[in-house]
Amino acid sequence: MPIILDPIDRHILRVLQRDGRISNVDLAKEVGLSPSPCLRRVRLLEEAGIIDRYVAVLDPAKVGAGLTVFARVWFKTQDAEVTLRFAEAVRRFPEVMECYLTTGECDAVLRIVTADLHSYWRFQADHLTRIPSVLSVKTDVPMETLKRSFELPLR
Amino acid sequence: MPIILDPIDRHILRVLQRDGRISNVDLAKEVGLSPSPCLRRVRLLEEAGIIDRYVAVLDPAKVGAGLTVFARVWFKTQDAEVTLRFAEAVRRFPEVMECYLTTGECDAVLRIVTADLHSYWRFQADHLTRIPSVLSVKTDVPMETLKRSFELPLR
DNA sequence: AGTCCTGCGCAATGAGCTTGCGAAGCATCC
DNA sequence: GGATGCTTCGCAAGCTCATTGCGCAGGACT
Repeated sequence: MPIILDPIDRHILRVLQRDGRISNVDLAKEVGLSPSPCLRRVRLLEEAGIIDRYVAVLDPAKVGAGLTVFARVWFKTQDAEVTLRFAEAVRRFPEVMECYLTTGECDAVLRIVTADLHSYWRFQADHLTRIPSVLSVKTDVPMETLKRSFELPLR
Repeated sequence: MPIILDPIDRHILRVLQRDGRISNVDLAKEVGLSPSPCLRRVRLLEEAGIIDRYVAVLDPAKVGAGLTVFARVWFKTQDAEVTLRFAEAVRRFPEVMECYLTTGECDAVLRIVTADLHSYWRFQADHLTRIPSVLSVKTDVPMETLKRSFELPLR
């Protein structure tokens, strides 16, 4: 059932994670195949769902999303109802890029993207803390980041 | 200096964040332009660095990266030396997808991707806690996630 | 050895990218 | 008020690239 990836497949995936818009002929050249079998492999990887989709990655600073904030959230209670309502609520805010419902010290970790610190505090006060499930929020503002979001390790 | 994005540009960016490999003619159709000015706008957005790059998004579960873990890290001391050494050290591990050096309760937040929980604990024991800068690590294992990593909010 | 099967390369067709050019809308300045 | 310059559009031609069908080579199994 799990598709077996040979070295060429992994090579293709590595290249496409770096450049999702490389032409098929260049991709074929890079992995040492002729264009047609290379394209066939890519199609198979797509149909198997191993390649989920292709996206453009924008520069956050240049589209008014220069600040990434981690918010740790504590719920009033920890039942499924409250948790689901929270997950549903954050889905409506485009600022919330990721929501992790955790089993650790806090109940949820949010990665939130806004233009700057001021708009973040406004978002937290106006929207985040007003979600009924939320008891309290603690904020981590990153200073420097390593971003490898788009390249999964292929070993 | 900051490039002004008109509604058509934002429309283009939204579409490309969903589908980075859409053909230019389809993109033009969707935003209500003819192919050539549409392609010209895309090229400008690329040259301005607003579109940073295009990538293929893989399904983590299907490439042996099924588990995402948040690790909060505390340093032994908080001077620049220790911090930089830590940032340098995590860079060598492909499992570390993101590293946020924070100013909040802990000193760093890592997003770590491994195949499963067992490989995570092995990674933490063998590599993470052996970085000289590291005093202690606390782990948040997410149960359910909202993933919007690739679509920045355009308002 | 013969047969099947998988995956390769080649070639032809067609779709899409790319560029140059002329026209239309709009603001500025005599 | 009309002319000029600037911007951005659409059209068309040329050319690259994607896509498909087909034949061939190498390995496995009988």
